[in-house]
Amino acid sequence: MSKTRIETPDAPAEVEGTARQRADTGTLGKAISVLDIVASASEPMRFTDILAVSDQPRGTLHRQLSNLVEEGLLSLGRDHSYSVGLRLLKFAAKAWAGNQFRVIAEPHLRRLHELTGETVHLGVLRGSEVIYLDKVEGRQAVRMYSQIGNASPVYCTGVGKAGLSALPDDELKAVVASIRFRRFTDSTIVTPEALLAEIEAIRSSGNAYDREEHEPGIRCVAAPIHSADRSFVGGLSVTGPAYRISQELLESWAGVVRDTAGRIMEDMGARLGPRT
Amino acid sequence: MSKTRIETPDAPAEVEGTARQRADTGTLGKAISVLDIVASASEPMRFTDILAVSDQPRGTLHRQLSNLVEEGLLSLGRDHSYSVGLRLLKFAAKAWAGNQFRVIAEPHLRRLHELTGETVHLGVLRGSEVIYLDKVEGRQAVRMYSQIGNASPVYCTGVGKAGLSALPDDELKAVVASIRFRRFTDSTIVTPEALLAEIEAIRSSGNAYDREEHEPGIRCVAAPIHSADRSFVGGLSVTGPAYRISQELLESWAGVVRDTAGRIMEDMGARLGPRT
DNA sequence: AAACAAAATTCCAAATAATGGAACTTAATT
DNA sequence: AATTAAGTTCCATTATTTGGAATTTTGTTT
Repeated sequence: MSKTRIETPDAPAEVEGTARQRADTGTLGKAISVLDIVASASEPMRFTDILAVSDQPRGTLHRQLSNLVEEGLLSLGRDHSYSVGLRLLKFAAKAWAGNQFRVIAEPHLRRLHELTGETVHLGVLRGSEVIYLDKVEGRQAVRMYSQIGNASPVYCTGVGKAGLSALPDDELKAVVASIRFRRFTDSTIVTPEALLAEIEAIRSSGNAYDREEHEPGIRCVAAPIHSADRSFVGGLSVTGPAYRISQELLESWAGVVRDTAGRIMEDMGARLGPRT
Repeated sequence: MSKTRIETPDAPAEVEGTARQRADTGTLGKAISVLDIVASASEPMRFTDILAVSDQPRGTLHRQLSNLVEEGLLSLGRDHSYSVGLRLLKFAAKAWAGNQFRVIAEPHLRRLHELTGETVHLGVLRGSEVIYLDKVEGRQAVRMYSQIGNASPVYCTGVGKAGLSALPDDELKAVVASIRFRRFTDSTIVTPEALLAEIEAIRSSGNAYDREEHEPGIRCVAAPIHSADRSFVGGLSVTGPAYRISQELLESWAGVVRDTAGRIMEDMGARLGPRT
């Protein structure tokens, strides 16, 4: 049975704007699902808040939360609000450092940054979200890691749309059907039809654009990346402020972004293909 | 029942040098315990490797691993090796961004960095490990986040020993008893007695030192930090290379490190004490 | 290329842990 | 002080995990 299918398009109220993954298979799945609710919320949730969006009975949910707290995956504040636990930092540090795709892509991201002078992102598709895996930017002492691990909707980011364009049709349709669209700016794509049309355009041109669809004043060009067996599907992008980056300039980078994506895929094939 | 107690000092072979947390309570606990094994390993583990260190029967372990993979907490390479899954990045990004202690401490860390010119760390105790929560360093374009989330042994780091000194005696004894000592350098503390003596010294002076006990050529001064209710116990440190930082220079910073720790604790009391 | 060995995966009756409705306790509000 | 809402505990029922052994797949040797 395919595990990449989606269900219950009539899911209950969402925490944020992002569709929630449904995979309540087994005890672990339910627990992680609860963890995800807390992690997706924009502000701290208390027991009743979680009860409202999770479809679990009181007693059950309470025990699940207690277990998560006991394991350090959640922490319970004195005001009864739950927040994501610090134990996850350790796991994530390992996930990041050990990720082969990131390691392979890194030098290419760096080169692309030198070529364009703008911020370069690497992201991976995860359901209807894109998770940022790496970021290379200028000297700005911005706290870089603040972006890494951030989850954004697929349908309004360059990396997200690029990734979608690399999916086989059935998976694409499944993902698109699971999206709960939310308008972020005037240009945000808010219908499945428009999104599918856009994906078609990306497939023929090889590039995706974010035309201030997620944040006003922010634009990017992106290109899809996927491993041979599609265990990794994502993309990379060059992002910049609209006042500095015209649509023309952005389009002039399209080729080099595609090329970089191509080289990363070559490296993946070379380093991951012949089994280690 | 106290949940901060440790058990089975005669635990089976460890993955690395760090003692493994034991809290196999419930299905979730066992699953996370397996996740922790993979996350603590220095190199990718295959099924049999994990089977050897987990005390689970084949069938059970296999299903647990499958569940973790299904949830995106682990990923299974084509060479049958398990690695930590990218889904954890999203959770960790939230845990980091939303952590109140980190947010409160941040400006203080910055100031301490400006005062000393050396790298400043903030870490939190988690069992017998210290997890780094934040890091402020110079202009070096070092990938900062490579350090954040990293777990190190309590007994050979400044932050770790500082944190230990802030624990009540019973908890301290419990943690120390759970440590599986491993020698990293000539100066590494390798006995419970020596460690307890050192903690006593830290308690009276207010400062902990790492005298090249974890990595040769790396020294630091640290001071303990804890929230009023001890839900947060950790420390902060100023770290530098031995060739540049003499023990005397390090000791000259002891006062300002203590003061910074004190101010952070004041802020915590002010901002977290009166319930939000 | 066939045979062998080792590792990974599947199976299912028995054992165990999760479930969920309702009762209860604690905190917040009038 | 009384009232209401939020959070927590309880326990017989139900569903899930367990784990030993059999099976399949993968990798190595002849």
